[in-house]
Amino acid sequence: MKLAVDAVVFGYGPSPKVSVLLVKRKYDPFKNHWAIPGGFVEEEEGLEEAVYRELEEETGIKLNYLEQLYSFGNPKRDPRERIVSIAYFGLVRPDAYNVVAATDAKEAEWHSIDHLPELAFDHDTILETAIRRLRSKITYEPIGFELLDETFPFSDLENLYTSLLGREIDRRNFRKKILSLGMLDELEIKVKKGAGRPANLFQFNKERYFQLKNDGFVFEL
Amino acid sequence: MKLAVDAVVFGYGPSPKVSVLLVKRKYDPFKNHWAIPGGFVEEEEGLEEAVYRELEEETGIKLNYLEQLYSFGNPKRDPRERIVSIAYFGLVRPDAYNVVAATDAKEAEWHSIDHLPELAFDHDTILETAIRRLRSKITYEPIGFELLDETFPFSDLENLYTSLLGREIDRRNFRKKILSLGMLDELEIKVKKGAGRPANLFQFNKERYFQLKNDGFVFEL
DNA sequence: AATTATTGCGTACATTCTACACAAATGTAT
DNA sequence: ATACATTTGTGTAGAATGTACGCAATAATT
Repeated sequence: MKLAVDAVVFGYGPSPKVSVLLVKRKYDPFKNHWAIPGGFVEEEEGLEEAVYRELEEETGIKLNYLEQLYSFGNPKRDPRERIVSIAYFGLVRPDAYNVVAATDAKEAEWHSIDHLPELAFDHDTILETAIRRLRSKITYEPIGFELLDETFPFSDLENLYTSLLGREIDRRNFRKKILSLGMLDELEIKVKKGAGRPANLFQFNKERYFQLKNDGFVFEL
Repeated sequence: MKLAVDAVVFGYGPSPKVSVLLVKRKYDPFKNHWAIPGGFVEEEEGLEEAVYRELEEETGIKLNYLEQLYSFGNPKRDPRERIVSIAYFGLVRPDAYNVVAATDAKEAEWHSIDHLPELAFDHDTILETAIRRLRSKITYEPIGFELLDETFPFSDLENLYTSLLGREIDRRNFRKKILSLGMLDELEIKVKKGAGRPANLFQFNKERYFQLKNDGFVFEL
């Protein structure tokens, strides 16, 4: 019996869509199919350590956030032999897009979660599980910020949420709600992008969030 | 590298306390320490299958609810060799108490989660994770009912929640809230226990819950 | 200078949450 | 039998929160 880790890595962009990092398999089984990056855990290696190593090797990417997702152990999930996989769930900021593009010749690509190709093994199930987790988790933990640049206009956050939740959000109420939580610092910087009034930049204050959390506060939308 | 499963099994009772099923280890390492029941996954066996088998072997208990909790893979968690454990989380109804007592000579016992003994390996961490999960999960999924008898007076449910959440709940508001969700059937049966007005029995209607869930309803306290 | 696009803010109303009081139906002590 | 303690069942007022909007401010575009 072998043990592997797989990592579902989400990014936000380049269009205002959430996408996931996939690699093209070079060998059988499922040669030339897209798959979630991952690999076997080495004997003396921690699980997260293995995730970071495999991601570095296969895609050159560095994660901004990582958490364990679920373990998949169906005896037949790999046609060759019994492989149990512990799946992880990672987030990167938009600048990671260029990193992947720069990683020479590696067959790693971003795919919008709305148009996914066929995947190897049971990776469709894993990815589905990850998407569900991301969708629900952004409503009770402030992980959405990990997908944005360190400073961002409010509209970016709003677009991320509408895109992920798949429904319209009232821009004004959403803003009030988020700001009332008191986890965002408003910067004195404005950005102009195309037409319209310039937007103020905001920054997620992680320390402040942990303070609040310790005081029994719960993030919730 | 070996793969194991461990199962944190919760019950509600016999006193109005949530308790967990532990087994006493017969061999080293951690001989005579209490531990979470579990064991190695066999080559052709599914993960949940392994959980059910081990629980049957070690405690004779049959679960009412089971879900995967988390996987623990610290390379040093077992002093002998590398063992990765996939932990599960199970619930049983009160009648399971007698079952365990009847299972001959096996060293399985219920322990209140408020007074836990020292545990083998990293089982304290696993148990802590499980308790956190149980505490939070009863507020957004109707799994509390899986710890009660099929039919129960409302006060049982209330006591379960106060005990788990560790804070007072207003009895009247709690009742209104739960009943407004429309997942409980009120039976025409009353039970008297000691002093006080006899209580009506209720029953969780699981089908109705799934219907509601499909219509976008979300359980939430 | 008018038009369009985007940001920022406020207000009225509906819904939900919270605190609290009292009646009904039983057992228990005298 | 009567008074009292105990538990269950129901309602109501005010506070807090959520929801649906309207409109001004600041930019690019025509």
